[in-house]
Amino acid sequence: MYQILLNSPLFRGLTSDELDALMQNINHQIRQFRNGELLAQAGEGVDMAILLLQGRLQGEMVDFAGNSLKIEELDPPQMVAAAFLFGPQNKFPVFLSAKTEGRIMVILKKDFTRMLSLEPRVMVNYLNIVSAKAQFLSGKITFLSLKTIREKIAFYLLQRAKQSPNIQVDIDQTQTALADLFGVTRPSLTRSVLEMEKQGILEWSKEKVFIKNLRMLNQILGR
Amino acid sequence: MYQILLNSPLFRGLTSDELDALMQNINHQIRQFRNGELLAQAGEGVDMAILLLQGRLQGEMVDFAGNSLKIEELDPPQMVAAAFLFGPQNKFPVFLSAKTEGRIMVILKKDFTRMLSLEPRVMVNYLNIVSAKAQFLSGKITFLSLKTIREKIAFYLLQRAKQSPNIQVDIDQTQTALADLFGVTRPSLTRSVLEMEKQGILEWSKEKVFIKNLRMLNQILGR
DNA sequence: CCTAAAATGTAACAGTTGTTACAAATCACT
DNA sequence: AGTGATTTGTAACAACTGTTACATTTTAGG
Repeated sequence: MYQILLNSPLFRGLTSDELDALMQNINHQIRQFRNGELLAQAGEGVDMAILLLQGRLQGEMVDFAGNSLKIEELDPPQMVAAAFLFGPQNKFPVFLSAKTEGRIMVILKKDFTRMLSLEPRVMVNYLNIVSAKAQFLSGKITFLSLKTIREKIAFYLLQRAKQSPNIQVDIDQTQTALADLFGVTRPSLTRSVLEMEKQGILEWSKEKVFIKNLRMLNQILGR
Repeated sequence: MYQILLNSPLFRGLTSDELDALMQNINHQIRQFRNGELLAQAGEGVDMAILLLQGRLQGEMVDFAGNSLKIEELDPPQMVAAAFLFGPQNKFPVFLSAKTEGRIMVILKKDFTRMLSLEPRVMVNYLNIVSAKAQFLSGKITFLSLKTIREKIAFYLLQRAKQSPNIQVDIDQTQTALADLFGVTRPSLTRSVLEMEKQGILEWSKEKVFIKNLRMLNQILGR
């Protein structure tokens, strides 16, 4: 009945039978949605868990500035706004709209809470989801705190180089895409890259980077 | 026995007796620490919950750049690195050191997990703590995404004005302090404020701001 | 009321990034 | 191999913030 959910991070580790048994004890509801439908407005209160079963949703960041409004897409089976069901300010952070038609499962907060108590594995899964979100945001902040493009490049390369302690870093992306990821313009990124090449810090060819002077790269980040 | 913990967000809502009964079922340990002691290094794995009972701890952000390394202080009774006990990357995000002598309670992760299952109220409290963290970080990111100082001022004032929909906003802070909060230099902030005054958008006197043109203030954020 | 400290106003200049536009090189495909 | 699309190199200029230094005003305490 709920096979889709077995692959979701929230119910990971449960057998099909266990999930069925659990859901029989928990009030829930299936809702269809149409393409283009607006499921939730930013600022609206969150008083239920929403699990995407089928179709595709998109959340548009509440970007006042408008210029780089980021769109996050959501594929099943996944939970919507997992980090905003609890907490002091449980309001939707985004406008949630449908990109296709599909189905969601809705569980009221009090029933969701009961489910977590009933099944410790689901509780741990949920904790992992929310914590992952917090950790992701935390990492994003350290990155956003970097002021110059040089610093962003250095941070990015060093983080990648750490995983495979190599002088060569595969970035598997064009400079154009990377500029977008960094939130800077492409010519500005190129300018900084060329400057760093001129200074003998690195060599950028195609989608690979050779770090020629690790010391200087670290120095950019203040050691 | 654990009266200090009764005031902690984690055990909110429990009676003294309930807390005592709960802790008798959960393995835990009290540890003393000395002033200046390094309790955890950034990057070190987190496999236990740490509750500060007495004394004061400080976490120093892993700030490569060095220039604006932020220090977060922690007062009892509070949980340390609550959002990093679960999740895929459960490592300390900061260097944790003692500013005074004091005591912490240590609960291994598996015991902590069991505690959450045993007592739904503590589970909900913990979910609120972690979610609050995620929500705080989320808000911080929207703020960090604002590019110009004008935008930061506008966002800050509008957010404050929303709570008490008034033309006058009390900020209870000097420009110097605000500049620090915004992560910009004081002369730059002043420059932007004066510019906005000259344009008839607002009037800044002492620690109060009168919004003279709400439309223009919104326009700065792209409506 | 007076004075030292803190906060605010002001200005010139340097550094970094965005903007725009175009040239050159590379890639992907037929 | 040829060609259209994509990516990268380059440049001039505008916009914004940081830096530094100093003047002026306001605040807090005796």
